[in-house]
Amino acid sequence: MPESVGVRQAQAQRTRSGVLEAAAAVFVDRGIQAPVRDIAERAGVGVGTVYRNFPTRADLVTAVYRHQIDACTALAPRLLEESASPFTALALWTDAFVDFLVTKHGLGAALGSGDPGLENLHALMLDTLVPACASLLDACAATEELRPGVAAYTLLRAIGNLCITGPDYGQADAKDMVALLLAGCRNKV
Amino acid sequence: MPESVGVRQAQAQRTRSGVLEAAAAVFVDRGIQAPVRDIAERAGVGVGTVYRNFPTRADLVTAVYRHQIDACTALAPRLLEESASPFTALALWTDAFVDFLVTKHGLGAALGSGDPGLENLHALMLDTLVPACASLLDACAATEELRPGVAAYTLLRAIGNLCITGPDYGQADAKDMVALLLAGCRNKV
Amino acid sequence: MPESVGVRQAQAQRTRSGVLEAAAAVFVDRGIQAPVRDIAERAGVGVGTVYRNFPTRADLVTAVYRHQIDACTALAPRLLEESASPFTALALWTDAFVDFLVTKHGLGAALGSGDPGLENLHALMLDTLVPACASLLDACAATEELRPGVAAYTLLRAIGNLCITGPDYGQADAKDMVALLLAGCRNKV
Amino acid sequence: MPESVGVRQAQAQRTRSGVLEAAAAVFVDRGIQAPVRDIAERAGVGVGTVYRNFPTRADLVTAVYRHQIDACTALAPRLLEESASPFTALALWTDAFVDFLVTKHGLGAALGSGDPGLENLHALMLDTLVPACASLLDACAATEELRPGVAAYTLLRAIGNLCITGPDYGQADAKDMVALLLAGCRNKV
DNA sequence: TATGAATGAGCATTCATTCAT
DNA sequence: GATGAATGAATGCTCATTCAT
Repeated sequence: MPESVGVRQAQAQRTRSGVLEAAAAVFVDRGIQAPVRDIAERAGVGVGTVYRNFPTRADLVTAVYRHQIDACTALAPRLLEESASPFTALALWTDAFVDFLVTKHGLGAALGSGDPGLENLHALMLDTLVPACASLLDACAATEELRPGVAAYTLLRAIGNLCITGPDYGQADAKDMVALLLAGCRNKV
Repeated sequence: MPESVGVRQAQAQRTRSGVLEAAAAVFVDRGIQAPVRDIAERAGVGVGTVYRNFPTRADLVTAVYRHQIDACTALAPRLLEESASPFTALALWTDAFVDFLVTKHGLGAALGSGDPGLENLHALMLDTLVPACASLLDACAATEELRPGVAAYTLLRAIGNLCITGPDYGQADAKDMVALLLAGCRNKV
Repeated sequence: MPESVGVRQAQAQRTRSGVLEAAAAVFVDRGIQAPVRDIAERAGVGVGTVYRNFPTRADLVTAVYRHQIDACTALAPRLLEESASPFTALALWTDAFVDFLVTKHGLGAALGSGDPGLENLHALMLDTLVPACASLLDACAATEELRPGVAAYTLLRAIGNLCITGPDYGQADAKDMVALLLAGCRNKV
Repeated sequence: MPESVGVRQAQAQRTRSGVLEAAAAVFVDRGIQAPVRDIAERAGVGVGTVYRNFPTRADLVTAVYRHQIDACTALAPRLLEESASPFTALALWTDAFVDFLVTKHGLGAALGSGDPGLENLHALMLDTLVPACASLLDACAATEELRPGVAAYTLLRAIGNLCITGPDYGQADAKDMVALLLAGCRNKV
């Protein structure tokens, strides 16, 4: 009976999505270290369900952010193509990245932390975001718009750190600071 | 017996200092979240003694870093006086601040985190570091070396965040990024 | 449609056998306490199927060992008939029993444990193995080869216990010890 | 204040003893795998106290049985001295060992299990009981009372196994079976 | 019948915090 | 003041068991 199986799978998928949403919400509220129980409760499922879908916390964290990370990655080539100059593309891409980071409370910290068990997320960053950023930096370097010696990885980490917000240092501040950092990267013409 | 009272007080003071030193060491090794017991053990005292002297972890954290924060604060006017330009003073002061932050494992994160219970430390920063930094920024503004609109508090937070190091993003990287940020703050002449 | 019913029943029977084989294998590898899920996985079925066929773990354990227990039981009269003396028959039968026990990781312990929920297995032992063993003991008693007062049930339990192997006490040791026990049962002639 | 310290230490010692007694009782009732909480509850202390005194379950198990194991060990030379023959000494010692084992529900199983984490207990057995038993076996061998080839370790494991009692296989049965095993070890004269 | 997703009780373990001495 | 034993809440994680499809 492929139909009932499909129904069940669909239900399972919905459950999984529910957990992801709940996790995202809880991460925003209480950080990435929030108790699994809280996530389960928020999702209206048992803890076992969370563990079934995401055996480790890192799996959960990675899954929560994967979509946005992928979207961010995909944005780079498009911006490069559409923008007047590579540096403009870099700035726009950085804006998008910051938007993403400041929305996801705790991800900046997560990316920055050496927390073992978050290698997944780290790897994801290395595998997708770093190359995306590097392509922009390379393009900038080609037009000599960019001060040499800026590594993609380091820049991403720095931006990630700058996006760790809190009371009195909000999203607007983070954006400003990232903008300053980028300005510092620009070659004086 | 005023004398024995003095002796007792001196002993108590030594105990307190011992705890502070131990806490500083443990914070470096294992971060600000290290178990109180570890600190007590390192200090060679009972946990009760730690709690007596520093009822909350925030008290302990604040006390540990107060000296360095104060030293950093005191540095500002001196640098302003001795340096060729206000911006140079700002750069030197920033260097010192970064040195302080990257040495203290976890303090950057602590400053950046909205962790309630660290308001003490936050207040200390507001009360001493922010004015010190502001005085440098003001001096820079006066000579138009500085892009306007850079708030002392926000800048300090940004620097604090940039100094959250980890594997693959070390102290040298943090210094580089802070330098870029400062460069971005400079007015294009 | 009697035919399709037959087909379905045959399929069900095959499923049941598959679970039994898987359970036997898993019991050997990881002991009688192995997670039900592991057994289901090994059998290539869902956990629900395991539970449908064997509502309790005891049912499963009993079913797994029933064949061998029955075979062991059936061996007794044959050995009695073929052997030179009843004691020889007893020794041979004991050998077979030990072979069975040491091969089945954990069964000795299961037999020996007072684990409620294994009454099934216990009952099976009482109903079949004990009479089989008793027939051999009776025959030995008749020829005065056996020290009187050795109860079949007690002897079986003792042998079962001696067959609880582990590191540094392997199957060979178990066999040796059982042999010594039997020697101790023999009447000094 | 050495006095109040002494008082506190005495209290701590009492607590520790209480935990040991509770653990012994719980082990008898529910086996060595009983939940730590149950032990704590039985002892009237918090779980933390159990963990403070016995960081691992193995520590607890070992401590529970250490006294009796030591007593048993010390008995060997005395019996050897006082008994008419080495074999008599062996028999008496074995009796004492069995008395010990059958009283401590679960220890036999513990000794026999390959449970990692019980290496402590195992080591204790290797270090003290095995030599004690070996001394008796050597003495027996010297008088040719003993069938050669019986290793102390194996014999102890066998006795341990035989002392795994349960419903329908009680302490008396265990003693009988051990006696038979010993009889089987004796040289036919 | 078979499936396997979901549930949640159960257990181990850590650690902040209190308080009698 | 100093001590550190005791407490127990909090949390991670496993796995037996149920039940809708």
